[in-house]
Order: sequence, then structure tokens, then C-alpha cells
Amino acid sequence: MPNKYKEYQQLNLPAISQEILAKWEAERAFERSVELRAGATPFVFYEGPPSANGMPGIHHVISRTLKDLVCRYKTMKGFQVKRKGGWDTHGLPVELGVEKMLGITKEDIGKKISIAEYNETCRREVLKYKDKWDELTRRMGYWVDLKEPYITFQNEYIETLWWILNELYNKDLLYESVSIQPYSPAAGTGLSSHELNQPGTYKDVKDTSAVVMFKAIRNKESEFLFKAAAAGAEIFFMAWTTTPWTLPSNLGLTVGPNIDYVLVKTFNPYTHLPINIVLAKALVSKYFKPEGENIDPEGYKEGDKLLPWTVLAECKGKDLEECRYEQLLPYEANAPEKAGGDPFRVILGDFVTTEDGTGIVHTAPAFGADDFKVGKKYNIGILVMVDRQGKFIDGLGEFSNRYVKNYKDDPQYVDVNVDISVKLKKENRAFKIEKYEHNYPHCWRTDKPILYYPLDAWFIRTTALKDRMVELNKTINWKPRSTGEGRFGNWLENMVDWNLSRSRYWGTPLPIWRTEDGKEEICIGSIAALRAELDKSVKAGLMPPPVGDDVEKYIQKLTSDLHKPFVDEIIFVSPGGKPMRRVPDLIDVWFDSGAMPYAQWHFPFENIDTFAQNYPADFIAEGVDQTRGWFYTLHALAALLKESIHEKLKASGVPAADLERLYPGIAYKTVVSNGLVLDKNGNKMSKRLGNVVDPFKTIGDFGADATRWYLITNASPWDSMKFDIDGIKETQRKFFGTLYNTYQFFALYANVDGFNFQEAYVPLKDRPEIDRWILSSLNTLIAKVGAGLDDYEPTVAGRLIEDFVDEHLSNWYVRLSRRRFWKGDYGHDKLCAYQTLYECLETVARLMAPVSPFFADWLFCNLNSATGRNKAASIHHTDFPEADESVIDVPLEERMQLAQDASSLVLSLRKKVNIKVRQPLQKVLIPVLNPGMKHQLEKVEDLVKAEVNVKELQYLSDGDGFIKKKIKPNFIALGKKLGSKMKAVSTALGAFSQEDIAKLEKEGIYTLSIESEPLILKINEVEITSEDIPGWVVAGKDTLTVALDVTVTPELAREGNAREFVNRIQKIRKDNGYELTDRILVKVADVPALKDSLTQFNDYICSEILADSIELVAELANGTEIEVNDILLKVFVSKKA
RNA sequence: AGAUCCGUAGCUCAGCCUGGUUAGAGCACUACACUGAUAAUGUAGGGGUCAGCAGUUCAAAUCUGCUCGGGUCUACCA
Repeated sequence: MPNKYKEYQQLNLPAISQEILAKWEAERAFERSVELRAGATPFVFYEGPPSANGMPGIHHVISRTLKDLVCRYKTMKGFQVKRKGGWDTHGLPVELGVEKMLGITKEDIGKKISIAEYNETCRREVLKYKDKWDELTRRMGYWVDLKEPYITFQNEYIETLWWILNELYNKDLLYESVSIQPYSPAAGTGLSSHELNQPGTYKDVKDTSAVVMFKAIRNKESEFLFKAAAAGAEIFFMAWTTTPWTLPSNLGLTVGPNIDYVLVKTFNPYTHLPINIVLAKALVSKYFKPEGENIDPEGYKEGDKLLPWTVLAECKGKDLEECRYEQLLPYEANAPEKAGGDPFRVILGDFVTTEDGTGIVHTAPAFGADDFKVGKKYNIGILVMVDRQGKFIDGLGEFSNRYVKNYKDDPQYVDVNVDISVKLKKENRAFKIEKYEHNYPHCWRTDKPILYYPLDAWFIRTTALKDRMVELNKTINWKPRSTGEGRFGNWLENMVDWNLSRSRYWGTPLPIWRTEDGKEEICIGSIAALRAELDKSVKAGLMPPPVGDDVEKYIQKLTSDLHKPFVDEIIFVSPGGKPMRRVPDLIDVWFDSGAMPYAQWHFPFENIDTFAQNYPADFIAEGVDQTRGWFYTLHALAALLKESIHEKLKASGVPAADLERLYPGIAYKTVVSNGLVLDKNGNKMSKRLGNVVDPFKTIGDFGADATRWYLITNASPWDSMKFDIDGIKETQRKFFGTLYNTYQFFALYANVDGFNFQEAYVPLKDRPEIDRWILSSLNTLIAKVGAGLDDYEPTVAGRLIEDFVDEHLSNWYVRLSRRRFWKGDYGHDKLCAYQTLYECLETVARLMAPVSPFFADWLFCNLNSATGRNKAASIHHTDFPEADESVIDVPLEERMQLAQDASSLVLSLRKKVNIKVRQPLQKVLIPVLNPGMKHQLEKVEDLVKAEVNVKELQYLSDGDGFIKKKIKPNFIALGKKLGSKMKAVSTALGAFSQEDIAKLEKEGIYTLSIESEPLILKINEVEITSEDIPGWVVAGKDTLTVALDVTVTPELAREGNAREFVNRIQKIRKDNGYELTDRILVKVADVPALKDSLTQFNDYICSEILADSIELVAELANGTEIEVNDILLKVFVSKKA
């Protein structure tokens, strides 16, 4: 007894997922899929480590599907694809989660809870949802090695990070500097860029903005201004600020070197005193009305709305350089000598615009990054008049100790910015004070405005390698290309040094120790180096081991966890004999993940060969939000470390000649960045809106296959996708339903006939046209799907598979071949049909395996368990199909398309005249334009006739005089040649008579007269179609036109009745629940109107309904009443014993 | 503010790179068929100023520029 194909009641995708998952786990299918490729060329994939302290969402399903399908595809293509998993474990999200859980703030750490306890909690909490992640990984069918993942908090991992930092340090790429950073006075902490990018951080707020006047001092540089003004007049530089609290810290005024400025004579609108002010020419209209220009200033008096104004002089910004001005708000605390530079000068900066303000930028180096930079360049010094609580320091008169913003939620708070503005107004130093609405960053935790504040920080000098990074980026295959060239390329072009410092607790400590005076410093690059230094320090008596403790053990213990606070307890001794303590900073977590190519293998301390084989990655994929995150840090570190890597690899035996070629300084060769997943209305998913899709529920309801297929085929992965459950339902029904039906159909009949693919493979030439056609289409599909996946275009590939299954396989091949499966003996034709359909199903399963791994394996196993054709236990251990060019027959595919079109047209005609398909008709007329077309049609004639139920196909050619032809220009061919004459030719062709067309066809050329010039038209420069057959109802598509003979002769009507009768009996068979192979007995109550039909087509009817005979009886007592083309009759059907 | 992606039927998307004269598919809706795959299928119908404006061209959904709307990323904004 041969094995049967499994048959099912209905499609249950979640059940299939579960069944296959259990099989995979029992058979270690994933591990096997890697082992089976041992020795093969590796395809290197890097897993971007997720942070397991949050729940996975549906957006993780799409990026992981993308990763998984590429890895599965490459495995099937013969590569060995190891996928080492990983966990990102450090950083702010974890810390915040812990603080929330414990109900503490950052300030409590070290007080209410020890740092050791705190970090221990972080270590525990960070993998809080690991089980959920693992479950998602399993259930969605993401194959990744989670048995030996890299974990960023492990000592070995950190040791590699230290090695990297030390390499950078030694190459002078790691340095410390003061920089202006976002700082939250309310929270008392600096904010990372990550924090600043929390949703809702930037808010529109109304602040008091002030246009203030800095009084110019007459000197060599400003002489030209004073000369232009009246003798003894005061001249002011006008500057705008939305943060008046920074004015006491003002030390400079920055102008754009190429911006035009003017000196304007006018009045102060508040004090009404005559003034002369300097501002950008382009912004004059913002402060002055045109009708006020050059009117007599004598007439101006208090209360006048219209300010008179006159331009006295004009100059470029660079002409103002080095002008000096009086300090605006002088106090004890901000005395000029305290600035530590040469302040109160006009300086030049490229960042100045004339978009708003006055074109002159008030510059307080302490509170703006641009200010700091330009201030440093001109040595104007720095004044920090605000402390870290966000209040003015002592010595600022009436403003001393006042908060610059309401950080404490004080209901009595009086805005100091208003008071400053009022004071300036009174002192004739303000030109305009108003509320100004702008976008300003806020601390996402306290909801209070942040300020920019000078803080010490460590940087990586990425800008030193900028050119290299830009060049190398051009060698990376970005999907989509625009992200690499645009978003990422621009980011590289505008790169700034990487601020590594974080003042937190749970992260990788910066391995730099220094003496208190900062003169001696050491960077540690390994645990061995750490121990060596410790050893020295113990010997010097700086770190005495506890009494009775073994020194070796003591050192071992101290170095067993490189986190805070333990690492901070370590004190070194400097060469000068002084104690050295670690600098307090931790490093940016993005450094952790960017270093994963090295740290995951504990390079260079071990696994140098493994690393060498797994670097760089062939492929990585993450969400587009990682462009400036992981994609950047990977790229930056690869570029920075190029030489260090070469050194290590050279030392381990990699030939010098190969180094540049194999390790050009990139971390990945191809990167796919997928877009966001939005809800079905296009809104971002957020817990707040309650539109978050639970991936577990989705996969539970629809199975992983339909979910994955939908996510991949609905839109290109890099477009943001609108996630709609109805879309998954459609996928399930349309694609999986159709494919399942096709399998079910196959299994049904293959089981009846006992087809197990034991017979020899029937050569293609011996198979019928339709089989050769579907196999040709199949191979065309293989080629296109392979090309699509090679090009990282899974959406294109998936859609091609869908189209094939739906349009070609199910709705044409199977539909037209149905009879071949159930009719007649198990002979040659049946064998061909089974072999062909089997091959299609098996191949489709393999093509879809990367995207929908469960269903594909299920289909494969169902087929394979009956035939044993393949030794592999899983489809994921087989090879991806290769297209066989010799099977592809383009003319065959074309004529089948012709047949499909012709059938569709005939059916539409039948519809139009309301003649059902079951009623045979005599003939279809098809005008043929050339012998080739006729030839093609003849080969598919039988298919068309069967499909549309007509007796004959008649071809009409010119000679018959039936066809009416139509001509139009072939625009593509003629366009270049004719250019502007195109329209005239088009018109001329429109006026062609049938004779003209015939002449052109006969002679091959035709001479037109266009604008009195002769123009020779060749036959291939026009398109001739037949659009009409006079006297017939026709339908047409492209160059194909069909006409249908709709006459139902009595002969045809009898046949139609017979077919209708068969149909009714079949229905009864089915209602009675007979097996397909049961034979039956039929009795019919004699009806004159049908007698002829039943007699004439007796044989046909009997063979169709598996009856030995049809017995016509006069009376039928217990028959079933049926209706055949409006004729009522009674029949009795019984199973033959 | 800059960069980038997107805007085609009620909905989801093809087509655009490489311009060519009736702009396609699926879903949904309506009607009618078919049915020995049947919770499947076919045919037909309605539904589009291809976001808008301008330009290049004989010809623009397609190329260019600008504008508008939506998303994302980045940002030191005075």
C-alpha cells in the first residue's frame, strides 16, 4: 500500500505553524540547517541586539521576518549562515525601568540604594522579557542562535570594548573636552541625544523674547559707523534672543561675514529717544514700515505709531568684525576679567542667518554649542552665570539666586526673563519685547525646559575619519539606496565628534584613570593590563588586600566585574607615585552595540580566526530609526578600527595582501532598513493611542506564515506600512487558501490513482502543451524570484509567487486540467498531469519557504512523505530551485496568454448575450493579422474551445474581406525620427482607408505627405490592429479581437440539455454522498422534450456520471425533481451494488 | 530648520529608474454565471483632473523645479 497524501478538512494555518514548530524542535531543524552547510562559503549575518526590558511589538516581527528570510534563502542557496543572537543590556531604558519599579530617582542612587544593588537590579531586570522575546522568536519562526548569545554586560564583552577604547586612545582619537550639552536643571542631569528624542520632548512654548541693543564703542573698526551718524549720536548693535536669562553671560555678538547690514537712524519705541542701530538689511522690513522711511524725524513724538527711519550706511558683516561694545548688564559676578578672554567684540560666524531675529546673534558661549565654538575661536572667554539648579549665581544684583525658568513648580514664580526685559526697556536697551512661540526641547522626565550647559565629556574624534567613512559608505549596498545616499550620506557629511560620555550607573565604564591634578593618565585595554596595574598598586600599598587574603585572589575578585561601583574602587599608582582614580564617565550604549562585530567573539583576546571569517557582515537589517544609531556606530567603529584590525589579523597569519581586500574598513556589505509599522489609519502605534498590535495575538490568530507573508508582500519593507488585520485575512484567503486548495485537489486524485511519483520522469517533449506551459512559467518564476531575493527585494519576489499561484497554477492550469485528473484510466496523460502539478507544488513550496517557512515545510512534507523523492527532513535543508532555461518557452507562454485572453473575451461575449457556458456554441471567429499569430492560436485552439465550450475556431484573414483594420503610429519607433511632425502623422494615419492600410501592408512602405514634404513610413513604424468584424458582436483586447457565433441550433440545444442534465445528476451524486468512483443507476421519467437529448448523448452522459445506462421509464414514484433548461422532470439515482 | 520617504479608484498597492496616446490589479460594492477544488472560482458594472502648480518634450502618472499634505530621522537654533 503506497503512502497517501494527507487530506484535510480545511486550512488551519495556526495549527500548521504549531505542528511544524514541534517537528523542527524535535528534529533540531535549525541547527541541522547550519550543520548541513558545514564547509560551505559563509554568509555573515549580524543580529542587531534587542533590549529585552520591553515587550516585543509587531514592528519587530517585520524586521525579523526580513532578517530571517534572507538567512533562510542564503542557506537554501548553499551558504552556511550562522546567526549568533545577542542582547543589548546597558543604558538608559533599563535604568529608568528600574527606577520606576523601585520608585526612586537618579538622586537616590548611592543614598537610598547602593550602586551595587542598583546595578544588580539592572542586570536582573534587563532580561525581564527575555522569555517573551524567546517565545516570539520561536513562534514567528525566526531562526537565530540563542543558545550562545552575546550579552553586552558580560566581562568579556566589556573587555573587548576596553580594547577598542584603548586603541582609539593610543591613536589620539579619544579625547576629553568641555562641550555644551542639553542639561535638565530640574532633574539635575545631562541628557543624552536619545533622551532628547523621546516623543513629546520638543514642545511649542511661548517665551519672552527680546530685541536688545548693545551700545557700540567708538574705535578704529567702528569709526565708519560713527562717521555716518550725527555727531555725538549713540550707535547700537541690535540682537534678538528668546532666552533673556543668557544676557548676563553675553560675551560677543556674531554676524554673518557676507550678510549685508545697515545703520538705521530712528527712535526707540519705548523711550522715544533718538537712536542709531545696526541690523541686517534683509530684516529692516521686519521692524520698520516702508511708509516710515525718510520721513522727517522732527515730527516724531511719543505715542506715534509710525517710526521714522533712515538708512545712514551699509556694509558687509565682515566690515563689523572687531567692533567693540559696552557690556549690557554689568554686575559684580560677570565682570569682564572673570570671562577669561577678550570679550564684548563683534565676531564672525557662518551659522548666522537672516531668517529671523536681526542678523546679529547674541553670543553667550556657555549656553549654546555654536556660541561656544565661535567664542573659543575668538577667545571671548566664557561666563556661566547660572548654576546647575538653574538659578542665577550670587553677584548679579536683583537677579541673584533667581531661577531662570520655573523649575520648581513655584506658584509664586515671577519670570526673571520678563524682569530683565523690563529693566532693559527702562534703560533704553530694548527695542522690542514680545511673547514668541517656538519649538523648544524639554526634559521628558520632568517636563521642564532644558538648557544648554557646559559639561565635561569624552569624545571620539570621528571627524578625523570622515572622508574615509564617506568613501566607504559608497561601497555599501543600501536598501533602499536613498537611505544610504541621502539620510546616511548627509549625516556623514555633517558629522560631529561622537560624545561618548554618560553620567549614569549601569553601563560600560570608561577605562581611564588619572591623577587628581590630571597630569598623569592611563587607559586600560584589557583585564590583564588592569591586573598588572592593580598589582603595582597593591605593591605600592595603595590597595592593601584585606588581612590574610591572598593577593592573587584579591586581584581576581576585584576584576571579576568591570561595572560600577567595583571598578571605581580600583586605584592605580602613577609613574610619579601619585594615586590615580577612574574618570567617572560611562560610555554611550551605542558604542556597545556598534562594537558587536568584535565583542561578540571577545576579539582580539580569543576567536581571532572566527572573527576573521565573520567580518564584515554580508547582511544586516534593522528599522530605519537605526540609521543614525546602530548602522552609524557599526560603520564608524569599522572605519576607526581598520588599522587595528589589520594588525591583529596580520599577526594571526592573514596574508598582508588580503587584508585590504577582505577587510576594507566596513562592518557590513548590505544593509536593509525597514520602515515603520503604522496602524491602519497611518498613525504611529503607541500605548497611549491604544492602537498597538499584539504580535502574539496576530500570530495566534492567523499563524506566522500569513502574518509574515502579509508584512513582506503588502509594501516594500522600507516604506512605512499601514498594518491592517484585514490584509492578513486577505492573504490567508487569497494566497494560502488557493495554494491549499490546489494541494487538496492534487491529494484527492493522486490518492485515488495511487500516484507516488514512482514512474520515470516524463520528458518534457512528451507532455501536453499545457504541462509544458505551466512548467515554463514555473521556471520563469524561479528565475525572477531568485533575482528578486538576490537583490533584497522580497516584496517583488513574494508578489510574483502570489500571481503565479493564483492566476497561472490555480485558475488556469488546474481549472483546465481538472478533467485530466478524474477522467479515464491512470495512463500517460494522467501521469503527466500528476508529475507536472506535483513539481509545481513542490517548487512553489521551496520558493516561498524563506518567507513563510511553516506552511512551505508543511506542504513539502505532505508531498514528500508520500513520494519520498527528497531525503531532506525539512524543506529548509533543501536547495533553492534553479531555473532551467531549457524549459522556458517564451512563445508558448505568449500563446497561452493569447488563449487566456481569447477565452476571457469569449466569456464576456457569452455574458453579453446571456448564453451560459454549458450551452455549446458553434464557432468563434478570430481575425489574424499575420501567419505567426495564426500559428500561435492554432496550438492552443483545443484549450480555448474547451474553456469556452465552442465547436470550432475560425481564423479570418485579409482575403475573407471580413476584417476592418485600424492603424496607428508606433510612437516609440517613430518618436525619435519624427519629433514635432508626430502629430501630423498621427492625424494622417487616422484618415487611412482600408485600401491605404492594405497597400502599406503589401508594399511594406507608404509615402505620406506631411507639410508638403514626402515622408516614407515603414511597416514596422505603425501598429495595425483589427477592431471590427462587420455584422458581428465582437470584443477585443490589445491586438486580439474575437467574434462569437451565438446561434443555438437544435443540435446544439440538445447537447446543451445533455450537459445540463449531467450537471443535475452530479449534484445528486454529491448530495447523496457518493464516492467519486461509485457507479450509479439512473431512472428518468420520460419527458418528450428531453428524449432526443438523452438518447443521442446517452454514451456521453453515462461516462460523465459513471452510470451504466439511463433507463427511461413512464412513471417514477419516488424520484427527485430536477429542472433542465426550464424543463421539469423526475429522476431516480441509486448506487450500484 | 535640514534631510529623506510617501501621496495613483472607497481601501491596500503595481506602473515611474529607461516618457509613447483607453493608467492596472486585489479588496469592498452591485449584478449574473460556474461548480466532480465549493467557506473556492469566473464574467460584467460603477468608481481616477495619477496631491497641486509650472517647466522640458511632438508626447508627462513617468523627467525637472516649486507648493501643499502625511511619516521618519536629525538639529545648537540666537
